[in-house]
Amino acid sequence: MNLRELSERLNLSQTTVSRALNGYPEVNEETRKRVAAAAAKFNYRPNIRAQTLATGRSMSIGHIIPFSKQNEMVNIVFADFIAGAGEVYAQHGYSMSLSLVRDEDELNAYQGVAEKGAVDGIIVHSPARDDPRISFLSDLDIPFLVHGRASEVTTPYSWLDVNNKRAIKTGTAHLLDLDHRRIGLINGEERMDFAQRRRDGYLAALTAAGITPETALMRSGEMSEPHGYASAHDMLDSTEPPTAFVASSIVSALGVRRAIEERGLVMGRDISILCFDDDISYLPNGRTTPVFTAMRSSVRAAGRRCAELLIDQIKIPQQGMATELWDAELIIGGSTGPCPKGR
Amino acid sequence: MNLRELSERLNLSQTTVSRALNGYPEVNEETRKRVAAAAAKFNYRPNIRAQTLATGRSMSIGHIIPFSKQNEMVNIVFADFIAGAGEVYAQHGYSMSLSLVRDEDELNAYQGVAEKGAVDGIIVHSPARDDPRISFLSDLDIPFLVHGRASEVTTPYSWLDVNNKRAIKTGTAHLLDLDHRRIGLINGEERMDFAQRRRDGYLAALTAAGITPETALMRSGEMSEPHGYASAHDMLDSTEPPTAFVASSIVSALGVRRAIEERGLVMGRDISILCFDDDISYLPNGRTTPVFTAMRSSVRAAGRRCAELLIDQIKIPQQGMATELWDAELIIGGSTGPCPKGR
DNA sequence: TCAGACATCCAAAGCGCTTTGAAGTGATTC
DNA sequence: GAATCACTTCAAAGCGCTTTGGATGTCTGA
Repeated sequence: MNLRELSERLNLSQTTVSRALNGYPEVNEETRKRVAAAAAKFNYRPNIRAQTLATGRSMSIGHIIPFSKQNEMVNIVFADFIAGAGEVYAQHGYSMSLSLVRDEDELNAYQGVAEKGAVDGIIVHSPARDDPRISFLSDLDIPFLVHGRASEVTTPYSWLDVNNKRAIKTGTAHLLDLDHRRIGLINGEERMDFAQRRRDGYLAALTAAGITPETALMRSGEMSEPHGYASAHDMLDSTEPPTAFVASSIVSALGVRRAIEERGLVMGRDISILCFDDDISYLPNGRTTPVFTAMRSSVRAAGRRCAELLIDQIKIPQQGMATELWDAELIIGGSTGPCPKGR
Repeated sequence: MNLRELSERLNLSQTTVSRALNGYPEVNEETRKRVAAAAAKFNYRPNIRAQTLATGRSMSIGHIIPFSKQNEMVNIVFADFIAGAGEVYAQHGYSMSLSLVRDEDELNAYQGVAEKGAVDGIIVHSPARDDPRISFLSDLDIPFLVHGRASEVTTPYSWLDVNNKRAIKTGTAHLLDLDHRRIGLINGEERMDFAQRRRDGYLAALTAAGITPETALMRSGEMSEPHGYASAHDMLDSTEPPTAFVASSIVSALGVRRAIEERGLVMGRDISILCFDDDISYLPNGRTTPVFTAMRSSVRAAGRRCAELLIDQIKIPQQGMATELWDAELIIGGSTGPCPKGR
C-alpha cells in the first residue's frame, strides 16, 4: 500500500493525502479524518526511502566506530554513551546509524556516509590529538559534533568534553593531600586526546607539589581489567612501589584492585585507588557508599547532551559552533586513605 | 555533483555512467576508466537515498532496543554483540541502524522501521518467553533473526541461541561434584527467555542430585554488579548460607565476589562462584588463568554469526529458517573449590 | 554479401514520496 | 453584479538514482 493507491481509494490527490497525513493546515478537518481512517485501515506507512529522497533529510545520525585496534571503541563506556544519545534521538524522531570500519578505511567511511546523504549529522568518538577526521568532516560540510576534543586541530568545530586535565589534577591532588608521594598512573592510550589531558593533569598536580614524575610510575594502554591488573602488578613488584594509583577508568580500577587484594593488601588502607568514573549503568560505583574514590562525570548524560547539541545544529545550521566543557566531580569512596606511615 | 552532472561532463548517458561505476559488463573498458577518473576528480558519490529508493534495498540492518526498564539492553553484553555484528555488516557493505524506543512503543517501532523500508532486516534482542515481537515481525514479512529464543512462541522463526539450560545444568553439576549442596542462584530477569532456561538448568541439576530447591537461594534481577552484591549479601546473611553461587553474568559475579571478600572470606576456598561468561572483551575472565570458573560462550562471536545468518536470509529469501544452538564451554578457574568440610 | 552475434551506448520509465503553483469553490464585500 | 477572499483541492515537477528495452555500429561466418 503506497500513497498513490491510498489516494486512489480515497478519491483524493496524493498531495492532499500527503498533507493530511503530515499535518499541514490547508486540508479540511473532515478530509483529514477520512484520510487518517483509511491510512489506519489499510495499514499505510510512508516509505521512508522515498521520504528521505524527497525531503533531503535522512532523519538519522551517524556514528562511525573504528574497530581494528583492540576494540578501542565498542566498549562499556561507548554503550552508555549511545544509550544516552539514543534516548534523545528517539525523542526527536531520529535513528542512529552505526558503522564499524577498519581504521584505515575510516576517512572513506565518513566521506561515504556523509556525502551520500545517509545521515544528517555525525558524532565523532574519542578523537586523537591531531585527528584527521575533524578537518575532513569540516570540508564535507555536514553537521558534526566531537565527543572530546582534538588539541592539535585548529579548525573550529563543535564539541563536548569533560575537563579531563582538571579532573585528574584534582584527583591526584586529593591523593597528595593524603600524603601519598609515589602515585602510579594507569592511563588510557595516550594517542587519544582525553588520555593526554589526563596525563597532563596528573603531571600538573605532581609538579605543583614539587614531585618529579617517574616514567616507571606511568602506564598507558587499553582501559580493560587485565591491563589495570598487569600495570598495578608490575608497579607493586618494583623496588619502590607506589602507595596510590590513579586509574583512568573504573574497569581498569577493578584490575588494580585485584592486583592489590591478590597480595593480601587492603584497598584504602595499604594502597589507595582513585579512578575516573564514567558512571556506567552496569558498573556503578555506588551512590550512597562509593567503592572507589573517583572523579565522576556521567557518559550517558554526555551522550544525551551531544545528541541535543547536534540536533540543534542540524535544525538551525546557521548558528555557530557549540562547545561545552564539563567538570567532573570528586566522589569520596572507600578506596583511598592516608598514606601509611614510613612509606 | 550528481549523476546527471557527471554524465553531462563526460558526454555520456546516466545509464552508462551508472553502469560503469557499478561494474556492469556492458561498458567499454576505456569508457569505464574515463568515468572512474572523472568520478574521482569531481569527488562524486552516488546519493544513497536515491540509490536505496531505486534499488529497493536500504543496505542496513535494524536493531531495536527497548530502554525504559532499567537499561535492560544497552549493556556491556550488548556492546560486544553489536561489535561482532558490526564487523560482519561492514564486510558486506551494510550499516547498522539502532533505534532506542520506550517499551510500550516497541511494536510500533518495529512496524515503522520495517514497513517503511528503512532496513532490510532486523535482529531481535533478548526475547521474552512469549515475545510479541516475533509474530509481529513474521506478519510484516521482513527478514529477521532472534538472538535467543522465545519458548512460548509457536510460529517458526530464525534464531541463534546458547544452550542456556544445558550450560547452567553443567555448571551447577560441577559445583555438586565438588560436594556443594547449598548453591545460590543469581539469575537475570526471569521474564527473559534465557534466564528462565538458566533457571531450568539449575533446577534440573539439583533435582538430578536429589536436592530440593529453595526459593531463598534463588534471586533474579538486573545483571549488574550491585544486584550481584546485594543478592549474595542477603544470602550470606541467612542462617543457612550457601557455600556456592551460580551467577548469570560475569558482572553480577563481580558483585558476588565483593560480598564474599567484604566479610573476609576467600573465593574458591570458603565460597565458590561459577558464572556465565559472555567472553566480553573489556571484562575478560582470563585465557590462561581464568579468575572465575565459568560456562563460556562468546557473545561477540554470536553477534558475528547472527549477522551472517541474517544477511544470508536477506540475500536468499527463499531458503528456510536458520537455527543454531551453541554449547557453552566449562572453564575451570580459581573461583571454585571443594565444599569446606562440615558445611 | 548478408544475417546474426556481439559490444556499446542511450532514452525514458520507474522507485514513492514532497512541494510548488494553480485552479475550483462558495462566501463575502463593495 | 463584479471583485475579492479564504478555503480546499489538484496536476505535475521534482529528489537522484537504477534498469528496461531498444538503437547503433562492428564483427563474424557461411
